[in-house]
Amino acid sequence: MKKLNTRIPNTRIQRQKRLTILDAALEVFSKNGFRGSTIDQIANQAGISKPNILYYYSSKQEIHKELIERLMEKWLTPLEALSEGGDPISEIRLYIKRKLEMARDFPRQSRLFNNEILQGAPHIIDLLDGELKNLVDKKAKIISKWMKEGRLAKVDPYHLIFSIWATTQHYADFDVQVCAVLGKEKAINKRFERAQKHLDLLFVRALRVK
Amino acid sequence: MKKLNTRIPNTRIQRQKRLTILDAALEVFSKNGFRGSTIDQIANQAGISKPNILYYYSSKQEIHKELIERLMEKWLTPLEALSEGGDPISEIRLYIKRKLEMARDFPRQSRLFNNEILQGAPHIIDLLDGELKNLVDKKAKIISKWMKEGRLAKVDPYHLIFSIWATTQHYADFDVQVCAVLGKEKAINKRFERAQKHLDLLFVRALRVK
DNA sequence: TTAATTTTTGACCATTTGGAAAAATATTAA
DNA sequence: TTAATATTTTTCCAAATGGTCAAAAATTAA
Repeated sequence: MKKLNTRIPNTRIQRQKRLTILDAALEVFSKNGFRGSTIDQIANQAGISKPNILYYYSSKQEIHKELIERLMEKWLTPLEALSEGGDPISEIRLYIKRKLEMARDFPRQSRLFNNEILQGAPHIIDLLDGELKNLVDKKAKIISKWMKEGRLAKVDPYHLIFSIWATTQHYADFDVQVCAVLGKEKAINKRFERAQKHLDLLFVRALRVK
Repeated sequence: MKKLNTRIPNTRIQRQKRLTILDAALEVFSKNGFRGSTIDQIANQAGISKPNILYYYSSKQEIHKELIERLMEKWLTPLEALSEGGDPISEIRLYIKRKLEMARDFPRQSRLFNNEILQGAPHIIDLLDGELKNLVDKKAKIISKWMKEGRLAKVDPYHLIFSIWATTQHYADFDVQVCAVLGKEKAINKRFERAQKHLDLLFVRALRVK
């Protein structure tokens, strides 16, 4: 009955339990948003009792916080991988591909992020202003350089990145709408395959130097 | 103390009051989502008491429903305007422009819509499967025709539409992130002006026949 | 084995929230 | 004016929800 006060899980069992809770919470939060989710729902989803959840996390907020923190790490990886060394077009294509794969493989995280931004990003505004801005500034500089060297058609590098974010995340966040418009027949793999081809074509056409 | 049961407001006063409530509700819902919003918040925002809200709308649901209904009407207008008669490139450019203007002028509606979709579109799934799909099918056909006639470079028309939706709505829904990345300095008009130029360039490059 | 410790849960509490009832106030019709 | 009607608010309630507590159960240490 003593509360866990360690931040870092000790035993394998504890770590496992926390992961179970986080996964359940991701499921629930991504579907209903923070305020729309209840600890009961999370407990239900995780298959354990509500007080047991509060044994591992001291509040609903804390679960959400850890979820968001883990998310951001994963979220920035693809852009971090964009490197000056490679071929510009290939680098951008790869970035788009990676981003779209994340939308396909981690739609819940994508929606969680979308939700957080919609609410005004209360928990990560510092991260956006700091780490994210820095990263984008750095990569925008690389892209600008490529353009100046004539290896990439000129567009605003910041808005280019926005466009890539928007188009790829759309397939996770607006999945319901995409499915409705395309009709039921399209399987998820087929859908993302087409999206992949489309976005590749779209951006390559816009960025290839003629 | 008798409840209003008419759907259509009668007097000018009533209509005005309902509009006030709807506007307040839009403000609150778009910020916190349906479950995250309380009637009290709406009442506060509208500057009237909670029961007075329930005098004009019988439940929180009903307010939300009317909001969504009004939204959808407005939301489909730009795509409806895309007409076979005009010059393909001009038509697409105009559509993008209109869509972006909506993101600029009606960001709350955009976020409300985003929220609704994120939750799985419980209130408008029928509309998406029906009216929206029909409309998109129709316009996709026009776009396809243009492509076959060689007046537009070939891309998947459905995914093209998705890309336009995604990129334009991004500036409303992810405004916090956009502002963070661009830094505080950019005024809203400047921001949208650049976005406008960028998207115009991006899609024209991708769609113009070489 | 028994004692100590950790984990889990049932019962409970305080607050919030959607909504109802009815009284009070304002407005309109006579 | 007065009576009828429409509007607004004060008061209240029942359900939902975040979180506590102590006891039960399981696990580990001796």
